[in-house]
Amino acid sequence: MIKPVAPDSEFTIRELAQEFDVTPRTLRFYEQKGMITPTRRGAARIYSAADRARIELILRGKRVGFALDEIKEILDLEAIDRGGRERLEPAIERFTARIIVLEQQREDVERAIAELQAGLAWMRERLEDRTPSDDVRRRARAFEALAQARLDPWSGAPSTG
Amino acid sequence: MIKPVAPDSEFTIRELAQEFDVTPRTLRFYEQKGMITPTRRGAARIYSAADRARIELILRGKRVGFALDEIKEILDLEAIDRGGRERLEPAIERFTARIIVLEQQREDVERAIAELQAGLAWMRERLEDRTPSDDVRRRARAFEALAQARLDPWSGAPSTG
DNA sequence: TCACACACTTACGCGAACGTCAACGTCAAA
DNA sequence: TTTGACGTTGACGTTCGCGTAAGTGTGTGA
Repeated sequence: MIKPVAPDSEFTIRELAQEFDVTPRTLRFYEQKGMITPTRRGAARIYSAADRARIELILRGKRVGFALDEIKEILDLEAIDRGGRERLEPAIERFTARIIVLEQQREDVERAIAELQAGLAWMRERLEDRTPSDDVRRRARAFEALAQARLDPWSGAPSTG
Repeated sequence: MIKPVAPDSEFTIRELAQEFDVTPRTLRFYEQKGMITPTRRGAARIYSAADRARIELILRGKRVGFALDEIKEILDLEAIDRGGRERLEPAIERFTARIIVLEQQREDVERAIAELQAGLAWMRERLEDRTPSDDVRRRARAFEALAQARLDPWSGAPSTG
């Protein structure tokens, strides 16, 4: 969890880079793409709490597979909002489509977790020098099928043509 | 949902490409990386049901953010499995680490969905030419903060330095 | 005043994951 | 036999998301 901060906080590029575990270069890159617009003190960038919130959203967006341009569009909701019906309606459609993708993705993530856990169970049993139990085999059914894809051409039927 | 198929099914590259909505080039690329090994009829690739299952896993892996090399490692569980303790133990750690990332990601996805839905509600109210209701505003709090990040330097305090 | 840390801009580089030719083979239908 | 759809193998091109210098301030403590 990211700690909340006072709304009038200010940050240097290095502070935020460290907090979010990215490089300063990354933050400058996002700025160059127009995703954040920190103010300046001289030439140095000063980030506000709102900038910080944007960065948080950018990184979360990335983690769930949004491209930077897509994240930018979300960040620019304000601009869309001021753009009237013509911009609003297609944006609503894109957002809706995105939500559908994300719901698919949530399912994907859950299946991936299940698959990795099945693989883990398999490996752990192997660590104990015994062949996986029936229970584990059942849960790792997917891996067995995959393994066969590799083994078949070598150990399988000598002539198929 | 992907339809299940008979275990002795065979597919051409185009069939699978269409089914999974990728180009043939993509499947050849995965093969070149050693992730699938379809048999040949002459020079033409013939994909088995197991190959198909592998492709399914590859694409799901991609959707949740795995790099192809990581997916390959998962697919090669069999090889790891035959590699003895030295390969098994680090693999177990990597799998475990991955699961943790995925669980974080599941949370990210849920928050992203919530945020997009809040944004949608906001936009829909705007479509009806009224300023968002308090309820929507509350749920779209994140967007308000983000909007401010943009508006502050223009409409905000005239002198802050 | 010097050194040093840290910032800035500009610009080229890079790996991943394919796209896109180009040039060719193959098989069935007309 | 020609046409056309579909397949093959290189090999180079492209986009994304930064990394990595190179060269230049800017401020701060010894």
